[in-house]
Amino acid sequence: MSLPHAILTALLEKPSSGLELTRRFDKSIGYFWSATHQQIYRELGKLERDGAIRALPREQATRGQKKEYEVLPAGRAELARWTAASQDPKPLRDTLLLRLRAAAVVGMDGIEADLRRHLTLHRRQLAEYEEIEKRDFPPGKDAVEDRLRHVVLRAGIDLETFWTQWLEQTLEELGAPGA
Amino acid sequence: MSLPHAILTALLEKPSSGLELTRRFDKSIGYFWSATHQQIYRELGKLERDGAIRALPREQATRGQKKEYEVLPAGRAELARWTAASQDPKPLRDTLLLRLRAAAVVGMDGIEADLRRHLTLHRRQLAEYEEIEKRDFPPGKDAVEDRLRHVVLRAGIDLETFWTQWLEQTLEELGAPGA
DNA sequence: CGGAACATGTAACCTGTTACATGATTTC
DNA sequence: GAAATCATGTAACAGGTTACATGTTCCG
Repeated sequence: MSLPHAILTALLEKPSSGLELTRRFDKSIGYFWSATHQQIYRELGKLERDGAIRALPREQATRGQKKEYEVLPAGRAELARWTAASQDPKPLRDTLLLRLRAAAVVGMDGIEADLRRHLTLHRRQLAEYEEIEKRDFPPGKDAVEDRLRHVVLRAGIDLETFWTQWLEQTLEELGAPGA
Repeated sequence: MSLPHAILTALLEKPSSGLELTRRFDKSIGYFWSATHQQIYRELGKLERDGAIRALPREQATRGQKKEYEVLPAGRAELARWTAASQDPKPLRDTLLLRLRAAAVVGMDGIEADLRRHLTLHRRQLAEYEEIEKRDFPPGKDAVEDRLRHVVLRAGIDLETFWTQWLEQTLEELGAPGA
């Protein structure tokens, strides 16, 4: 039950159409909550039926015609409720770790190359986040909203840092130093 | 498509019944791939139909009667194939980060308490992992299989370390130092 | 006017979650 | 023999993924 809340957050930041939302989910929001356009349209329909959002009035909107949404008071209230509600952290679920555990049983053939590939990808992602940090959070900005967005980005940076370091150590430990 | 492979790995480590698997998923395997007993029984049925595993022969097994499974060659081959195959890392999907982003829009009311609660939970999990490391991986054990299982546990430890540190920094940054 | 890019959707499927059902074995 | 626990399952639903369908606008 998080996608609707992700969408409400995005729409509060800026009213948008389905495709605009999709693009924003491919960028900033998608860094911690990804979604495809099919999910987004499906959810926009539900949110509209539930009275959480409404389509900005324009001439008859048919298929293929842009449709912008904005959040209604009920939607904002629901988002505030959800944000404050206590939630348990989800247990980790990671394929790469599972594959390493499997490799202890069926052998490591072929997995090293993919570890190196992941290292490259995580390094790239880390560099991207650091660019964003430099651009969007220069020292000094410290309104509460900025600090909140900054700690979220920090989580992304620290996580990517963890993965790159862990992959480097793992490759070394398994006798195959990374690129 | 990871649950069947998690089950195959577990069964190769030790042939088991559905309930035994469930218990193991609540412990070691569940640290990086969780599953409920309903998922496990459903998947065991599928794997058996596909010829990847078979029930160890015992007298007629009816409902309520224990049923042990072992992996067949086809299942082992499929696991080896899957382990070696290249897979992309899944994008991050974290509710707590999403809630912080939402808090930048609807306000932080009530979220601080949950951040502190998460900090407690992550500290506890970290302590548990460190216990396991001390018990199962004393210095000196270095067969390849042990090293593989150790790096997986290391990932768990480092991830929990990341979360505790990030939560401490975040609570401080938001003007509310952690417990 | 034809093709690319924009824009919204449908349908089928797979995985995971929640609630419930049922039988077998042990223990008091 | 009743209750607790062990053990295997069914059903309904929610959320995410993949493939496909359809209409609109812009540009050469």
